[in-house]
Amino acid sequence: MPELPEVETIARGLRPSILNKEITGCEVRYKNIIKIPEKEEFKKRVLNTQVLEVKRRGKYLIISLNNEKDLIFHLGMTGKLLIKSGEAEIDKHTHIILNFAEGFDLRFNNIRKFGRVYLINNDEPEKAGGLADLGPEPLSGDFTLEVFKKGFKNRTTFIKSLLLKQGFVAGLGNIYTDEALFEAGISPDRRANTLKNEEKEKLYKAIIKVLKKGIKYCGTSINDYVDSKGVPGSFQDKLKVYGREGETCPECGHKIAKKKIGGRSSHYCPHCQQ
DNA sequence: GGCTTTGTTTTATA
DNA sequence: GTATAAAACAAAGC
Repeated sequence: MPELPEVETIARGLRPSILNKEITGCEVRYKNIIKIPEKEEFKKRVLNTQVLEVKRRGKYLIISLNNEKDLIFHLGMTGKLLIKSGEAEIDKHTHIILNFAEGFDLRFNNIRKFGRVYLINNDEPEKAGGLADLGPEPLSGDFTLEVFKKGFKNRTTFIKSLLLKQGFVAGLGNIYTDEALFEAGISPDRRANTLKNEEKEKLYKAIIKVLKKGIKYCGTSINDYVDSKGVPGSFQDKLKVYGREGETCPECGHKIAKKKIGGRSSHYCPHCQQ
């Protein structure tokens, strides 16, 4: 489940392989994964371009081309971006293949077809799904405690649901929200408007800490996630609550609970998190 | 073959 | 208009 740390790991892995390299071929094997433009237009516009930049914004991976266009991937639940030899066997869930002049491919693989691909002019990000509506980037200078606190204005929803909103903070998914709430000692079913100032500050710090740690361990591989070289991350071994229902809390020894909050499964320690 | 999984979008409601 | 919550949706694996 690629959230911010996973997408960041992929971006870092891709750069040495594709920066300044030329795309010399493009095969679209499943056209519905491309939201904009149509398949033939897509192929025409990526062909014979050069990769200028590889960026990440929230959970979006952005490959800037030298024709003022951005090739944007949202990986959904199971999306992968893999660097493979042009001769490597093609997995049946590979939907887009970009061939590079040096003989390697960048392949977009997506078992459950929940991913999305956009090719847009770089001055119209509003055409790429929710990209233009993302909130502050949590590991950048834009994400200050003041900005974070302002996001609580008029919010009465579950804190868990608020954290998952990409317009509140960009890049958090189910894994890192559960971990951040545990780190902050805040129960996921608290209403956002009931958090005290010091709790908001704890949560603010916890978000940054958990995301940085996720990146340090190259992301969380539970079912599908691997980086651009096919290597899994190791943060799954560091998770304190996510996916650990029934196990004992690493802090207090009580049992970790799991319940649906705002329609999403949430893992937490009912003793440590209030 | 029903259930679960996730992020995002859509729809309905207050 | 705004916020919330629920539902829909993508599809595959078990």
